[in-house]
Amino acid sequence: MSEAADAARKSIGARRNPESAEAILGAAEAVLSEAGYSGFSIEAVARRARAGKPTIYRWWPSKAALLLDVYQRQKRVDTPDTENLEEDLVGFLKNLFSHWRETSSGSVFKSLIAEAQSDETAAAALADYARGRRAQTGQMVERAKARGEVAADVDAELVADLVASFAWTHLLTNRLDEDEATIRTAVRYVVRGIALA
Amino acid sequence: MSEAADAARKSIGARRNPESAEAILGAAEAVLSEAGYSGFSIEAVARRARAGKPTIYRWWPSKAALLLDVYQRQKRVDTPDTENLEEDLVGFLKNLFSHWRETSSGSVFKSLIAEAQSDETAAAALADYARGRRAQTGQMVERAKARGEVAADVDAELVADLVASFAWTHLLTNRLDEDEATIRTAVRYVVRGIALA
Amino acid sequence: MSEAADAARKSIGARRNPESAEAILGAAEAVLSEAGYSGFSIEAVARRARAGKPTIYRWWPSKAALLLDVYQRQKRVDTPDTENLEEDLVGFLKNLFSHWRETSSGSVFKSLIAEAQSDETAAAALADYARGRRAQTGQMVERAKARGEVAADVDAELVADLVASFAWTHLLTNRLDEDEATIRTAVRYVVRGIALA
Amino acid sequence: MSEAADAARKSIGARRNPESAEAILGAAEAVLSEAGYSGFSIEAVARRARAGKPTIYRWWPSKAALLLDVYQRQKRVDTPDTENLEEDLVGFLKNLFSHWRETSSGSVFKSLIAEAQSDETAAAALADYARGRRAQTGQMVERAKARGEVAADVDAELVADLVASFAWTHLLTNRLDEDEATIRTAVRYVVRGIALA
DNA sequence: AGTTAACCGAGACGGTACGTCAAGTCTTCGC
DNA sequence: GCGAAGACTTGACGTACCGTCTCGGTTAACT
Repeated sequence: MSEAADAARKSIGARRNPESAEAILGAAEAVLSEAGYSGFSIEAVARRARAGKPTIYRWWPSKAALLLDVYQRQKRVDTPDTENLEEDLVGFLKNLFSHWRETSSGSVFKSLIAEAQSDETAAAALADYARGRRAQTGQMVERAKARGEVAADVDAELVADLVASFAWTHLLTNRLDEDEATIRTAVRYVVRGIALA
Repeated sequence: MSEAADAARKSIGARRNPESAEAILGAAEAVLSEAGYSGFSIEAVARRARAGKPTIYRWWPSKAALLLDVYQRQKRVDTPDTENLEEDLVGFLKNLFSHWRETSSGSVFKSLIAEAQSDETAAAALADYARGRRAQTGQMVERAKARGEVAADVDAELVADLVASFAWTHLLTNRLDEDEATIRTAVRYVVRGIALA
Repeated sequence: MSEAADAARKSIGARRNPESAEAILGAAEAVLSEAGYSGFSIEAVARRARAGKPTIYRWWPSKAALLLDVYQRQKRVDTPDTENLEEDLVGFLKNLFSHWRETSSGSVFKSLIAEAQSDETAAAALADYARGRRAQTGQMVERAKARGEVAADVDAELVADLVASFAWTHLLTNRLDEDEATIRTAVRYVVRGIALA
Repeated sequence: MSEAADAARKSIGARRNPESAEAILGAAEAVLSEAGYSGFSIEAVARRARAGKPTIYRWWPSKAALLLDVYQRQKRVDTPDTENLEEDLVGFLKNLFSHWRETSSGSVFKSLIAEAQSDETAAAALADYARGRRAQTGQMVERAKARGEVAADVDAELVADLVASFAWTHLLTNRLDEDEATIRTAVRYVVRGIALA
């Protein structure tokens, strides 16, 4: 897609060159999807983007920061609203799995998790991100509470945590091809467990 | 514990020297728990074990293989049997969390997961291992089925998957200090969801 | 002499650091004269010069290239001009022998010859160098021709070859302590052989 | 030629197994002529000879000793006797050059010289060998003295040194293809220089 | 005749060096 | 005055040999 420009980019004076930033993020994504996490290095990204390493380091202090930006630049999976919690959660997981499978997002996110195991700041950023996602996912449960599908004292974020954990683990162990029936069964176990009366 | 012997180890003939193997695994564990995954290099392990790098590469073709051996050398968490599924699962998770927290196992396993994201063989080994653990954990559910606590058509491994995913994710995001109440609540959501009638 | 600077050298921007080059050549010379050819390794030079191996490899593709540079950095022996061929050649050999004996040049040149036996590029470089030296040495003979000391059809380079061969062989077999009388006798055999009438 | 036997050699009791010695020397020669000095390692020889490394080290304390044995096992170039010094020396050099060119002797001898630059014992052995060869070559000059071709006070070994140096240098700089005319010219310069009256 | 001793192949051992790759820092030059 | 770019030091990578060691087995020579 947004490959490196043919001609060498020059400085545009004393301010950030948005072409460079774009080229770097694009190159990072491309490198990641072509060579995987093991081939993902600042050097490789710089080569691919026809940029100097310091240019990358100036704007992204670590590999983790770059990964995070790449991940966040990609379209988000949104949470469905079908007026039924089971359908919402199954839909969400199906969308998430296929999004991870079919775009480079899966690779990017896996890499981010891996990176977080050796980089403190990546760990913090990932924790923040995950917290936010749990809150967002939890809203599906909150809506179900409001509809009376689910007991009022249910910890929505904890439910979101269960669901997200299931997704993460499948991503990390290359099981994104799980069929819908299995996903639905897993979701149902949880939804029944929190259902009202 | 089993640090490198004071005197230099020599060859014991044309066969593997178990002292060296032991020293290397011990050194790997020590390096990992002291310097973390980011400081874990074959060089560092060799230095620590007073072993030559080729000796390590002879027996462990990759960092992943070494990590796997280190993890498997450590004592396992076993699955309780309290005649009650909720207690079994809560006990299992509590044991697992404290084992991961209090020994170096947590670091080792996190590192293994991270490594699996860049190493194909590590990924396969990890997948195998996880499959085995799901089966083992699933037996708690099977026993509950036999006792009539749980519906007969429940997919025991899927339940184990949910539980293990919860554990993995907490490990990977440094949330092993989750209190018992939260763990119990999460377990209860699932156990209720599969309870008979 | 020009040892590595006390403080660590830093980059001086996107161009070759002459201090590093100097430190590396100096270190190479020092290592060679202290540990000999057998102790001469890129690693040792890098350690001594407080330089990174990649810095050495960036500028000298092989051990041979480094050796050649070290040799050429050293002061040259020049060819005397005494209006008498025998004196010229004896003087040249005496100077050369004492130069090889008293500086590290001898070691360096021996190493270069040794290296050329296992390195193609070193062999080529050495051949080039030797050809150049023969031409230069041959000028002493050409001058003698012009003076009428020597027959006009004498192959000056071949004479230079004989003289240089004598020197090389003495260097390679540690016979640089040959006394002047012997050198003079050897030279005289050749000079008489090409004398006019 | 005498390649390794098909079946594994066994010990023949508490004494040196000549089959092994033969196989090792043969393998050394083969490795040298196929891979050159740079590929010549004790490991490679052991592999090729299907021998254990200690068997080699037991009988040859260094690479140099092995090289020397290999060289001495090969047929020698002998000194012609044509009743004419120029013809003798030209014949000798022609034979030597073609022997070095057409058998592996050239490689072997070059390697030996190279090895002598980093190995003290090889240097000593080579010096001894060279001294012996000078004496032998000098006999051609002695015979010429006896015939009255050459002045009585000529230093025969020094003449031999000049001739041998010429040969060594051509070997070391890959100039063994020198044509006969050039060889003859060089020889003539020296022979004339020592001729009687 | 039984024991001993040295040889044999094999291959693991702790090391050193190889040549390469990437990390993160630094400085100069161009816009 | 900032951005771009490449050189810098550092350190790890995985491999090849080094020379030493111990093994299990074999055979000849010495009790």
